[in-house]
Amino acid sequence: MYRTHTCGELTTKQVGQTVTLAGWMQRSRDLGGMTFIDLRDRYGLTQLVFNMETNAAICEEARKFGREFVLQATGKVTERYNKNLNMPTGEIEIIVDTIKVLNASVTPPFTIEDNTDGGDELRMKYRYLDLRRKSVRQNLELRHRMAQEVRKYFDTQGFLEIETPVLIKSTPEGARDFVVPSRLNPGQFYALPQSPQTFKQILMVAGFDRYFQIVKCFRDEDLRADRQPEFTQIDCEMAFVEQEDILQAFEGMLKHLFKTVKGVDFDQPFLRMTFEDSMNTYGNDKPDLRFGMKIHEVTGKVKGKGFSIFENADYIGGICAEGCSEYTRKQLDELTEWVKRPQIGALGLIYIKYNADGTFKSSVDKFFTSEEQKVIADYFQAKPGDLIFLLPGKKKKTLSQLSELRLEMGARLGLRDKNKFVPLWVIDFPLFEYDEETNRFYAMHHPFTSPKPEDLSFFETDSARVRANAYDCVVNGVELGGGSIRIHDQQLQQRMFKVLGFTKEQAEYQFGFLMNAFTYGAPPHGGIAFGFDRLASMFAGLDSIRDVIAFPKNNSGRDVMIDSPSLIADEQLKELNIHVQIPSTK
RNA sequence: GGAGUGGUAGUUCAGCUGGUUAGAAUAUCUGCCUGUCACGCAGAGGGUCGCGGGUUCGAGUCCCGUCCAUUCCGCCA
Repeated sequence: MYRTHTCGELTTKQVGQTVTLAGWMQRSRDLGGMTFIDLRDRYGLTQLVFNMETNAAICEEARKFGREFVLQATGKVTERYNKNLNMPTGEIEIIVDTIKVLNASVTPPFTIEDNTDGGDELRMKYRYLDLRRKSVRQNLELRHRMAQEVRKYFDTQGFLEIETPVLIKSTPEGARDFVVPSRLNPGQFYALPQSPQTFKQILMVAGFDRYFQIVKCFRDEDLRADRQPEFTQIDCEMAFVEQEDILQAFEGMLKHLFKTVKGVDFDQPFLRMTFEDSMNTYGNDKPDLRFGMKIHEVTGKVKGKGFSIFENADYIGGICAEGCSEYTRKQLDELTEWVKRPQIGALGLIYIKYNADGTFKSSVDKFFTSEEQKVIADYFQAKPGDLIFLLPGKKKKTLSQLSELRLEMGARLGLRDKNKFVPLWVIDFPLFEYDEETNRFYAMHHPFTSPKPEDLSFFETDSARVRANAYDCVVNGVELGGGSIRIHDQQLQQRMFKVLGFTKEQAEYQFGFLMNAFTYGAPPHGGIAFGFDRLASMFAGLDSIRDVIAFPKNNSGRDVMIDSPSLIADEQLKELNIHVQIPSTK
């Protein structure tokens, strides 16, 4: 037996017992006459003591151990007379009789501490060392807890967890597929699923009216702090339901998670907002509702004063930053530069200061009298002491710029509190999205999303206006999940494919199996999928999903620990009938 | 594909308008130390300043290219 206890469980209750612990040496403190070693395992730290006076041989041995040596120590649990109340086991220590080095370690490239000195790149290369750190370990423990609670909740609600295949079929719409060559079928490829979408719909046809799965999905797109090429979804589908049933079920799931894992209670139902309202008041489809600062359109209210920038703008909108009228010229210049960065792309920033004394000072004083500025300020319900920002331009682009400015001001004013959670359902998404480059409509969600019945009359004639039975779940400005009620009617599905520009043959080739299944009595159904990594990183209070993933990929999609992707042997390529042209740069 | 930021000791960073031998902290090693818990004290070793080119009497510093990392835009049904 390697150990009788873990390094986190001994207290004064076990004083007097002889125990054996095993773990890694966190650090040692050699005081000459005695040596202390902090022994670490997954459960905590326990102090080992060695004394020259009582056992010189073992003390000499102990002072030679290096960091991260794997040790097994046997000794008596003793109450300390210098207690360390900062650590859970700080009231006891082990007076060691025998110690064994189970394995030595070379010096780690960074310190295994809560606040490590290692940078991200190094931590990823030596992820197995990084994972020994308490903060990273706790993230994975949190993730485990969440996964358990998700399963518990769905189980009590009668959902079945059913695994769907990973080697599936490539579809050209949506994200790029990762593909896998088939040795048995030369020249043919599987694709890894971007989501189990078609399979879960087929499960509905098969009668499993409540399905869920915590499942890996794959998308070959560029990475971000919150986007990995392989990621985990909580994927669900239900039959004989309407939108309301699904929103209720998953609101329940989120509430259960928040309560059991975070101790957060939501006594009110989640807020709901249409896509259109969200775009017009927050400039995006995933508003952060932890703070107000709504966008107001003032196009009609500021035109006609001879300010050419306003006169030439399709849209003029703004936000009111409370209590910011004291902003200096320097701060305003800096914000102006901020919105002019290419990522935001504004041409400038117009401000109106509503000074605490009731006077006005703005960058458009030449064109607007104080009275006229007051009218604008009133429209924003601004109070003395507030600062209004205005941006003019094309409507869509300007709203997006205002959205960025709003989030930035919210952050600067400390209004985006990580411990506050404001969930929201965004509903009534458009069914289609028009792409200027390819001159065609794409499904905003996916081609199986059902339209709102009341919009069917202009389905073909004014497709851009058609709304979908689609919904997103947004918490604190992060899109955590989304889904839709699917089309279960074949005629409607054919109309959908037609608007999307699919020929009958293309639809048949790509989705024939699904269409075929639907001819055998598909029940009305719908579903939703949540980004589990994002949910976990939000619960952990992190901005990046990488630290809630045990082995994440870097920005270039590489796993720097195992150094993948990598070249494969010629024999492997030959067997797969693949000819590779290696880029000449390498 | 595009924009920003960064790359200097094992590690995290500093290094000003170009100027003698490139620093700090931490880690590592050696010595001292019997109640430490970020132990302390004294000392030592440790550098292709990412790589290539250019400007200059002189480049860690300026310019061009390139690679890597990271954040964002595009992209992500």
